[in-house]
Amino acid sequence: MIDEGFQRLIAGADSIIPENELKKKLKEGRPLRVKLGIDPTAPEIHLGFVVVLRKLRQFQDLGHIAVLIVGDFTARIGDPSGRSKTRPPLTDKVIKENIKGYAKQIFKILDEKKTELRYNSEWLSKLTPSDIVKLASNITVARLLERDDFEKRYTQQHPIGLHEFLYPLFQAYDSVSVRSDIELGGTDQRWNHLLGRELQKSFGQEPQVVFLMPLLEGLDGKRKMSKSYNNYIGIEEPPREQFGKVMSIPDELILRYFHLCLNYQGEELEEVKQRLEGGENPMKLKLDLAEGIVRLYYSEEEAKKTREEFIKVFSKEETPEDIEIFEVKKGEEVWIVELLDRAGLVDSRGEARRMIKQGALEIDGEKITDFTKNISFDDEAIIRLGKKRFLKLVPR
RNA sequence: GGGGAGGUUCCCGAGUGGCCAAAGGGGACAGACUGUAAAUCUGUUGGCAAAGCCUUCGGAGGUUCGAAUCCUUCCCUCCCCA
Repeated sequence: MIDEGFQRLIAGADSIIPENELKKKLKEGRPLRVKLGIDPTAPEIHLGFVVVLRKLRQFQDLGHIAVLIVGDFTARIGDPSGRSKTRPPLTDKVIKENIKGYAKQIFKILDEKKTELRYNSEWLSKLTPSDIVKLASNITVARLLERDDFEKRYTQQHPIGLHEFLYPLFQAYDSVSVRSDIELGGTDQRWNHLLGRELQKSFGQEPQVVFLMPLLEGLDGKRKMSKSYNNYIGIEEPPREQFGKVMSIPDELILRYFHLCLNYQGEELEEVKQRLEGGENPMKLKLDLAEGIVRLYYSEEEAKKTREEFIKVFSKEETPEDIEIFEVKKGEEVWIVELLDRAGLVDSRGEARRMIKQGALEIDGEKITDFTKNISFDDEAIIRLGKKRFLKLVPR
């Protein structure tokens, strides 16, 4: 392993514990088993998770094996990491459904041939009570309570289920079961992964190297990107959505997104930085960023098209091209609130009223603020509700 | 096992008989300003063809003209003692 390659491999990592062990393992020249736990709680992969997946792919390209562990058993517990409350456990059925869509998305990034897909129920459900007791003796309550998340909950007198204490233990046992050489994950997994090392040692195995990638902040710019915070950009979302979401990230995140989502390094990244510091409108950079991201998950053409359309719709306030169509009866009088509701633009009629009152509704560019109004249509019309919601009415 | 404190709307949290669809904050949404950024200001934030009606304060009963608020019972959480 030459040094340059090593640098590339560790690029972007938040921490590698310990780095010299990683070097040593790489020198052995054998395919390493790189473990990544996936949590089947959300059926959608987002850019934050992709950061880790892409690193894993890098390992694969060097001939190593990705060991993906579906936490079907542990999902019944719910990972307490970073949580302030107990996670609702998932049912088997939901887990299975989630995994199906998951695999499809994952192999857009990973090399399926160099991937070993395992379910941790395979070994965890075989543990006997005495096995579990033995496992549990490897960790003390004091150490568990050292964890930020548990500590916080404990001092704030929030409940912690005993099963939640078991979670990190089981995850660590996964490492033992698959004999992992390296465990990859986000920085919030540090504690869990380190426990994996200890457990492997006590099972007489060579401990895994803990390889942590930074957590990508979500659209709110504060919390990590996560389905449950609803601040994510999904890799399967339509281009327009992806583009729009990228445009709405806080400016402070621009560099980070270039780095973590588009893999900009060194000079490339420096150039973006220069542009920002040189007083260029950050919006321009975000346009490039958004285009880059759409290009990555769709195509060059799609990305260009989406960019042009974005500028057209939001900068020049023109109507987007292919908007969803809703059919109405020609000439029939409809109460405007009912129309919005039937068209599915709002969650309730109350919401429709509110938005109309607040001036969020435009029909063919004309603002409508009277929510008692009835209207009828003889020709096609464009409805715009708020900034993002569009609908084309087609009278039949 | 004993003693104490709690469970309120998306979240936190006030509310101890009518003025409560429930203060305040957060979040979210909308409007102004902009660059679908931030900051700021304004408004909205259970449902309904709405000055009215219906559903909501852990669950089920009850008292009352009237209950988030009182009583009974059940479930859940936290703390202290054993």
